[in-house]
Amino acid sequence: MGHKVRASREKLLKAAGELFFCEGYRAVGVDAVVERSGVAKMTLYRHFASKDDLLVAYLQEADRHFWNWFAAAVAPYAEAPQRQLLAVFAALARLLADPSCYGCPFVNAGAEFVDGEHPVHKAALEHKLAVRARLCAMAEAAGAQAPEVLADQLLLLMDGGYVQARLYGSRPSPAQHIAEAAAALLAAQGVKT
Amino acid sequence: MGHKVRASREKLLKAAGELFFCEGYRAVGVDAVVERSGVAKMTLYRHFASKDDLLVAYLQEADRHFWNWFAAAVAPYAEAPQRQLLAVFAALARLLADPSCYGCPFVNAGAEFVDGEHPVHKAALEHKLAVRARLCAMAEAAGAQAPEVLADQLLLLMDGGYVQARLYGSRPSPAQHIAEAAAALLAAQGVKT
DNA sequence: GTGGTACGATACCGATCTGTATTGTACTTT
DNA sequence: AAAGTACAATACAGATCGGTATCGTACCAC
Repeated sequence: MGHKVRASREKLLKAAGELFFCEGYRAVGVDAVVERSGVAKMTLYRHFASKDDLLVAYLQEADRHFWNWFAAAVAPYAEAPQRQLLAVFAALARLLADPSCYGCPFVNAGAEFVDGEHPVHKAALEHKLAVRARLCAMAEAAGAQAPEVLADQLLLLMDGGYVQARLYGSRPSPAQHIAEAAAALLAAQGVKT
Repeated sequence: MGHKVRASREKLLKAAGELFFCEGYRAVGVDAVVERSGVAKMTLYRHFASKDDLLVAYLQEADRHFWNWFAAAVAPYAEAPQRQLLAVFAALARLLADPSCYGCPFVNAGAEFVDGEHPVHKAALEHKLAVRARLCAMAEAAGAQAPEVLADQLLLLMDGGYVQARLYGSRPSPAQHIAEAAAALLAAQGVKT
């Protein structure tokens, strides 16, 4: 055992990711995930205790995916935090310009699961707190006058971009100007670019 | 007739607003709306053809409410568009600091209804387009170098603030720094404040 | 007062939801 | 070769969903 069990699990997570991200969490039933994944329904419940469990597992995967993307965006500018911050928002602008962009799994999760005690809400909040902390550390390294303030402001831009991308579909959204906005906020915080 | 019929309708819209806004659109069933409104279920369907119809009607009401709020925010600074823009984001910061803030009905609607042909999605997009147009007109009147760019950037801040407010519940969210961010974006666009 | 109507109450319909029970089979480990 | 297991397939349970049908009643205009 140990390799076959992963195959079903990953097929389920793949299908869950596509469906939940594109169509919404509550809008997609477990039957749809089962059908798309090609596994049996009982197999889903052997790997995940409930639909909520599957949602949390998907968000954990999305979290890993996000940080991989983030690392790739900042990699070319090691030791130059101000450039790294700009690079994140340049990459984000490219991401959001893709017509097949469905926003941010965590923003969407926050919209659908309002109860702060719900595990899906908690997962979304934790992710955003981690992003906030990371941006804050980069802002501090870049010499921002108030790193926490700058990090918060950048986070507003980021989440606003995700929202707009999901709303606008294929037409050009306000997110196309997100990189210049980030640069302006950096400049206002005394960060030389 | 004409006054009693409105009473039921408005009770329904009030209950719908509270429930849909606080708990989500798909998470709240028509039975919950009926129970909270205190009217009979058939009365709901005599006023609204379907749940989607009720959702759209609620969003129309939320749209009116938004523009009333907007007008009140900018009213003290007529003929001073740059001050009006700042005032909108100052009012927004107050709104988002309220622990009982559940974000933006239209942002939430965009997250839950992804299909661009769905009437709820359309209503959300139309609202955001109207806000964008209004911000653009104000940015132009304020003398921004690129009014459309500034409007888009401000819209990103605004929607990001709504998202964060819904995620953070009662603890201080990144949205507390939204007003300074708006001021920085205005300054970067050559708008004197 | 009489007819029309907006409403409350309740029971109901078919569909869909999450989650389970059952049975048979292919593969893996020892 | 035997035992254990991860799986497919299917049927099903119980709840909830959006929406309807029915009947009784209070109120309204004429």
